[in-house]
Amino acid sequence: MSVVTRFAPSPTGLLHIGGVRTALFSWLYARRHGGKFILRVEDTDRERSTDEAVRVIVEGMQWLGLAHDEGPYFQTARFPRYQEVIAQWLAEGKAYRCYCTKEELEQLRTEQMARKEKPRYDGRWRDRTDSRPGVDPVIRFRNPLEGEVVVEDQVHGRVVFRNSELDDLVIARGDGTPTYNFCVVVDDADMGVTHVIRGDDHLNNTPRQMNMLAALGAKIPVYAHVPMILGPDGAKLSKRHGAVSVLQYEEDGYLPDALLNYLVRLGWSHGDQEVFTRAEMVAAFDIADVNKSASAFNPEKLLWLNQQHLMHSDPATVVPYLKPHLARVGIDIATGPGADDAFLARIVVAQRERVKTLKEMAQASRYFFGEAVELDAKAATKHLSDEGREVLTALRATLEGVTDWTAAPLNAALNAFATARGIGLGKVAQPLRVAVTGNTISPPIDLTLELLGRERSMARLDRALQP
RNA sequence: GCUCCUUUCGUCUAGAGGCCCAGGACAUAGCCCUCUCAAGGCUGUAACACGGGUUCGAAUCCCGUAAGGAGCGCCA
Repeated sequence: MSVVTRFAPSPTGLLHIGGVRTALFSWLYARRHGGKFILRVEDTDRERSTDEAVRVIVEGMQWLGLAHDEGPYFQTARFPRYQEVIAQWLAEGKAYRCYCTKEELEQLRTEQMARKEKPRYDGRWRDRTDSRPGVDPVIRFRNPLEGEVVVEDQVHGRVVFRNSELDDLVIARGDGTPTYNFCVVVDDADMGVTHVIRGDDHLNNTPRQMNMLAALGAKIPVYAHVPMILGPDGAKLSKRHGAVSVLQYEEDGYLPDALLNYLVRLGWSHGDQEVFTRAEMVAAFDIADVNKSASAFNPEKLLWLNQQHLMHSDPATVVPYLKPHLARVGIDIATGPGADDAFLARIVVAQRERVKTLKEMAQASRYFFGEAVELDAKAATKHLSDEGREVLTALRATLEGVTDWTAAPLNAALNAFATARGIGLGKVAQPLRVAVTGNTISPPIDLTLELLGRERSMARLDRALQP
């Protein structure tokens, strides 16, 4: 059997990491088994669905590199198909019209709650054939009254529900539009979905869906309900923490592979391995190894992983992700000593050990671009004092004599200079660093000089030495 | 309230009856390295929710309890 998985977000809120993780699991499972991954947008709630949310889903998935093999399908485009099934079920008696008013149902619920019962529809129109003028009926699915539905869940194991706990759910509203649980069933059946991987908040919906799938004569897919992601405080994921648009992570300077790596390790592990490339994830992932309990989102670990990916990736692959961040901090690449991708790749290598995000990398790389540099007042006071200036003045002559402006010779010259003067390298490197970068932090001074180039380095040194 | 789900260091997890007075990772503390910041190395602090069983032996099996979560919509 060929595997077909799907990611079916609803565009009523912006796609966030919770959704991304279920998408990732579905994608991983399909890739791992050489199957098909479908993207389906569940937009039956026209009131709350927004174009913005659809955009985030499509762009987000694209940024993440979770490519779908089919779709995106939109449920609103499939209404005729849903109507067809409803008409058929009505004819076959698998569904029926219910003329209850909302007030009536509200009253029923209130009474049941008062009796400490689980509120549910009591089936009062289940066997009626008359109608009630003035009320647009809803269509309800005729759920079996007896027996059990057994979900053989890949992560939770065997979960049993009694049909007596289930009521006849609404599959079409008074205005004729179909509802979520019903659309899911028709879609999963029509699209040949073999593995349904979704959040475990849907576990309770599963028996109803299985009953409808049976009514449709469709094969029951394999279910895997993965635990939810909690906020760092252990509470439900909120806007304040993590429940932001997945595109926010791009803006914050994360690499898609790092975010995916972080997310896959939430509720899943493979021995002691923490860092996974995309290929490693695909090779090692199995839905059956996913944990059952919810896990808290930990921003620090995401940050750490992002740096791990920055450090272990081929720098050339990082450059395209860095560029937008350079632009965002106002850097014009053309004003650097090298305006090509190769130069940017060298910056990536030089900076990646000292930053955790691409955003930080861009901010920390300002001095590699533009001609002059602005000296940080505090740094200048400390390192460009009389003593520092005296050292730099002498050093200037030494640097003039360096013919091969690359890290190794520069390093040798700097060390020889310090040794000759009987001072530590720190007394030389720090004033020089402040002079050429404007501040006290940069990659090793020899590499910094090399990347800046001879001309730019000397010009900045001279400028710093001016009274 | 009813139904369903969950419970190992602060956090993510390893652990499928003896290998565990519980291992790894993030975070945190200290040390080392060092031209800055980092990265890296070493060391430390820190957990089996609780109570009963079963067993020679339980984090692992069983039963309760507690706590957290989800669902119970003409939302998805």
